[in-house]
Amino acid sequence: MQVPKIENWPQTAQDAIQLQKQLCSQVIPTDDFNEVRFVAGVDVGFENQGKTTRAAIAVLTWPELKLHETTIARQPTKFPYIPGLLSFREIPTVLAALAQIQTTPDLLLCDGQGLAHPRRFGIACHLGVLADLPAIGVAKSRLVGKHEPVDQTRGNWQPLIDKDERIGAVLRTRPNTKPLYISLGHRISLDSAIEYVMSCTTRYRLPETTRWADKLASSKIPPNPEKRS
DNA sequence: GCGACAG
DNA sequence: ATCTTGTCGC
Repeated sequence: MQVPKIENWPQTAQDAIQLQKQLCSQVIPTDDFNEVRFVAGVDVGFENQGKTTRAAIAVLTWPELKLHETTIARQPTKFPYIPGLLSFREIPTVLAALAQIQTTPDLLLCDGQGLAHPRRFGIACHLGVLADLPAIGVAKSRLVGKHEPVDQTRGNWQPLIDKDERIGAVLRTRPNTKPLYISLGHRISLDSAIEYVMSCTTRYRLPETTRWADKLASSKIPPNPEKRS
């Protein structure tokens, strides 16, 4: 698919923060998409002691959740991991992976926060805005915000609150496991985000999209080894 | 000043 | 995230 070039990428934390404060106004927090046929999981892993960044995309059919296409991209790591600035470390390689994908996804499920971020611009927002695609933040742990205990029943959730603001939801996708931190990234409402995360989740804690992307991002084997890619 | 802190 | 062995539970 068509993706914008990475140019003027910030080199310092100060510049990155300034860019977040500028771009966060471009986030569309309401449903803005048509029929969903393909959902994609996005995940990033590292090789060579962190010197190489590896981004994986897994495109699945919806609602069947059958694997449709995968891709992996590798690039030198150029930004350190700083809480709140994760997207600057991972997005360049993710965009390279998206550029290789044949099937443009109708919805992205990103590993990390969306609006549930100190400046309301987590990686799901950043990627959604740059790729101009609906995106959801699916994080395995909390970055900011407080919440009440979440009932152990699958599908139950509690609002995630920060500074009297509802920034996301803490969702129980599976009983007796840690809940997921869901927040809108771009062109989707929080309610729809929760709905889609549930519809992409079967018997495991993580959505199928994320599970496939995780598997690819962790493997040192190229995608589609038995086919061509 | 002292913790907390997505991946 | 990554490193890294065995171990608890369905």
